Amino acid sequence: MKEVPNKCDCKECDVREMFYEHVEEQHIEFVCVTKIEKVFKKGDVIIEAGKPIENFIYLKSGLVKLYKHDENGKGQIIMIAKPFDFVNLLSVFSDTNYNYSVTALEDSVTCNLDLDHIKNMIRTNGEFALSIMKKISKVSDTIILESLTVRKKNIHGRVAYILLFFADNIYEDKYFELPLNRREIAEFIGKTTENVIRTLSEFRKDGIIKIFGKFIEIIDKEKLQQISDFG
Amino acid sequence: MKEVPNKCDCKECDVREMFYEHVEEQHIEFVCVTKIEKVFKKGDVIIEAGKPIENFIYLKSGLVKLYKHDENGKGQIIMIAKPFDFVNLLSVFSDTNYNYSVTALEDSVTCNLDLDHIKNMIRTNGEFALSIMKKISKVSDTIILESLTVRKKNIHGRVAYILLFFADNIYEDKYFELPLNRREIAEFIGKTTENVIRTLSEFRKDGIIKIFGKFIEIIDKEKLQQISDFG
DNA sequence: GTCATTGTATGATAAATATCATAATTTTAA
DNA sequence: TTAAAATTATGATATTTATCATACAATGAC
Repeated sequence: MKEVPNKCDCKECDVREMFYEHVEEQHIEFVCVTKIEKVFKKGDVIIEAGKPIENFIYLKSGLVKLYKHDENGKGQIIMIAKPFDFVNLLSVFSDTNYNYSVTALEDSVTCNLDLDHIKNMIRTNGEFALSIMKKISKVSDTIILESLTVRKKNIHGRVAYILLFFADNIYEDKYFELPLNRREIAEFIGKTTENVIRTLSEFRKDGIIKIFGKFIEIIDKEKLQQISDFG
Repeated sequence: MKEVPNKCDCKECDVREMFYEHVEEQHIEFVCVTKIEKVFKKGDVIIEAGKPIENFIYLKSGLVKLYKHDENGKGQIIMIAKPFDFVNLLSVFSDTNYNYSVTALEDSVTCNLDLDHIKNMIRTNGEFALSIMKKISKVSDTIILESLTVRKKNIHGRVAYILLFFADNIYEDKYFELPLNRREIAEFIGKTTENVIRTLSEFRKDGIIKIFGKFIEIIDKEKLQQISDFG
């Protein structure tokens, strides 16, 4: 990870649209000056569980995973965050230390804002408070409701779901490179690595997808959708 | 359900402590006057999925379940809310309609505040905004992290977990009446009704619990905790 | 009270998934 | 470049869980 010289280009930053609408110029200026951009290589740890929460972090580019490790070292992926998602959504206003970790799945850039300053902005600017609440509420909701959706599915349904998630939500392409290895997919959907691999092989044998190592091409998207919906 | 004459006793209400600390007297007065208390009998529907979100609701007394019904009519319980929990936490600031339902598990009283007014309070009072955010953030966190905890467990672990949840979190007693029937327990932990029943029977045969219909007595709590932790 | 319905209970069996074993392939590190 | 480690892959088997069947108890409607 390395810090990038502050270019103070907040006005062009996409995140601005999301919640800076209601913030006065002088505050944006301050955020702009105090913000820190950090560049991470694929595989770098962005947040380590247990560390104190001191920043408000959003993802400017790249892709990251939020996950927990249990005592036995087995991981569980909570969500995948893409650009302009908040990376430290959970706990940021309700806890002092992280209870999950974040790692870069692709080369990523985060924008780190001082949490105390954000809190002050919330205190002094109600519209800002409301819009940030809306955003946070939305992401938590999504995590909760999608975990219920996935919970109902068998392994075929879950693997199909995850493939469509990457194709539709992340890459918007039928052909993409999986940012997770098979073990991580298993940690995401709550099944074993072997069965994830087996299921992918079956999809391949059935002509639903093509597999080139980490690259996936979805051949029969309709079928995959059916498996996801009814599996 | 019936509405209760407004007694304007907000000053004594426990919820006040939680987040009214920062609200000026005149606002509390207004909330007090405009709030509506509703009384529900066990089994009454408090919130129906699909209906518009118009109130900010918290539970004054009783016990409720938040749940979703899928297309096939199968239910999934998201969480159990106890007094002074927000009942419509999810989505309240990020959506216009409920995407889950709420039903009373015991006779319950809710306090309903006008959502627009709450939003105005957030706009005009930053401290209030921050404390309500903290509360909301906390509950979402808990749901997400506990669902990960449960996901790891086998059926023995999950049933043990749920029994301890009621004993420790809800009733604070080794002897309690289950507020859920066996099917609902299954919907909570994501397993089938038969296997929940079977597991309870096994716990009974092993002398870990006693079962008197809906009443449960935990005999060997240490053992139950072990099963929950390692199962 | 009686009957229908729902809930609890248990067994037998089927299906899904995990575990264990092994090997080929790919990636990483020396 | 080569050896070691990790990842992908597949088969065999064990375990877990779901499904189906049946019975009895409890509850509610009439």
